[in-house]
Formats: sequence, C-alpha cells, structure tokens
Amino acid sequence: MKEIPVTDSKMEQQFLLYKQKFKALADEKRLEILHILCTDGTSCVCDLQPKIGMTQSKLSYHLKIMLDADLISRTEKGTWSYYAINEDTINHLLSEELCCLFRPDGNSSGCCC
Amino acid sequence: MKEIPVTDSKMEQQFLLYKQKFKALADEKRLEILHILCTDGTSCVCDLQPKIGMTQSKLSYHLKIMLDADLISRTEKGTWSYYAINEDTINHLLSEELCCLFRPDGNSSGCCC
DNA sequence: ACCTTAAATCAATTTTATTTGATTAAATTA
DNA sequence: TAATTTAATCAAATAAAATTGATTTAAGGT
Repeated sequence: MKEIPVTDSKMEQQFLLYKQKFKALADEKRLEILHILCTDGTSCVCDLQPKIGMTQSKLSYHLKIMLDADLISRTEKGTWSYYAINEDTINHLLSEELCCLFRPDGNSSGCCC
Repeated sequence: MKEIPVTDSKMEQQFLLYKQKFKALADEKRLEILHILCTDGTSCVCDLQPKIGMTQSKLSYHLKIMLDADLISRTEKGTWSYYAINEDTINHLLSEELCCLFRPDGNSSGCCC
C-alpha cells in the first residue's frame, strides 16, 4: 500500500515539534539530568558531570539534544556553560503532576506532591 | 571516566517508565494516531489504516509500542481489535494545553483552546 | 608564551528502532 | 469445509541514535 499523507501540513509541523521534544525526553539519563537541573537549579557542565556520572562528551551530546528541543537553555560565562530548565517549554508540555520530577515550581506556591 | 549510578533505584524505576512513555510519543506517526483516536474515539485497525495511510504491519507495530507504554488500550471483538486513548495515562502525563491534540476532554467541560 | 581547564565537536563503531514483505492464527462468510 | 477477512508476529534489511576516544577551540592562570 502506498502511504498517503492525510493530516494538514500545519498540524504536521506541530507534530514534528512535539516529536522532537518527546524524543529529547525519551532517555533515562536525560530525564535524570532534567531532574537534577530542576532540583539544583542552573548548573555548569562540570557540576553535572560527577552528579550524573557521565563522560564529558556524552554529557555534552545529551545536553545538546535537550537544548535543541528547547527543554533547557544555555548561558556561557568564560569557559563555563551554564544550563537551566526552560520552565516555559516544560510547563506547557508536561502535566502538573510531573512538577516534582521535571517541572520547577515557578510560582513557589507549593508542589503537587 | 567510570560511570557511577547516582540516583536511587526507586527513582530510576520511575525514570524508566517515563522514558517508555515519552519514547512512545516520540514519533510523528504515533502522535497522528493518538490525535485520530482522540478525535474519533475508539477505532479498529481497519478504520485507522486508511486514515493514517500506513501498511497494516507498520500500523500494528506502532500501536503495540503505544499499547506497551499504556498510552492506549485494546479491546478484541471477534477478528477486530479496537484501540482507544488511555485517558488516565495521557492526562497524568501531558499538560492541559495538549488536550486539543492528544488529551480527550474527559469531563466535557470544554477544552483549553 | 606556555600550560591547564572547560566544554563542544568529530569520525568510527556499536546499539537500537523502523520498515518491509511474508507468514500465521483466529474469526467470519459463502 | 473452503475461501476470505482482520490483525498480530517474524526475520531480514535499512535507518537512526548513542557511545567512544580523540581532537579542537577558547579562556584563564603561571
């Protein structure tokens, strides 16, 4: 059977963006990194490395995937790179229930759990 | 550098479950299937096939991935298999904003958009 | 200028996921 | 019972993602 596209291209575009974000979330190490960023706040790679127990190049690779998906942000300061959760993206994507794990509590009005 | 696990195993377990769910969401065709199920409600494979424009074995493959991740459910009736969104899982996982795309409006009190 | 540190990138390999076409199994119809 | 329909599964091929170790770039410090 030939594959015929059925959905309109505007929606296709949306699906592609969501796909990228979900793909970036689809790895236990990346979820762990997100959780650490959520708990510890903005962190540099050298701080994350011992916490996550990962080689530098591997960590960079995984951070880039989340950066490209806009789940996290990067700020460079001298030789250091600081990464932080991108609250907007995460909060618009995930349920409130996931706040303890991956959603920082933006308004500090208490977490769901 | 040796990789040393840092997070406790209970949390690791949680991460693995989330990973599976996000992985199941990390594909545009699967997102499209979810959207169709969300819009049309319970559907059998033969109904989905022309809508999604996909060969039967491919569709079965993708449905299985979402079934295993508990995003959808299956009910067999004779030779037919009916699939439906698993509201519980989806609503606990995704933001309300995604209701138009993937979250069925459980309480029919109106969608966010 | 030289050495060190931080972190990104690269190329090669390994692992994992997806696609394809065929086969199977069970239910239904003629 | 024989033929058909529905849908799952299988094995082989292809494609995509992750890992590894090395290299590169830029910033600091001596």
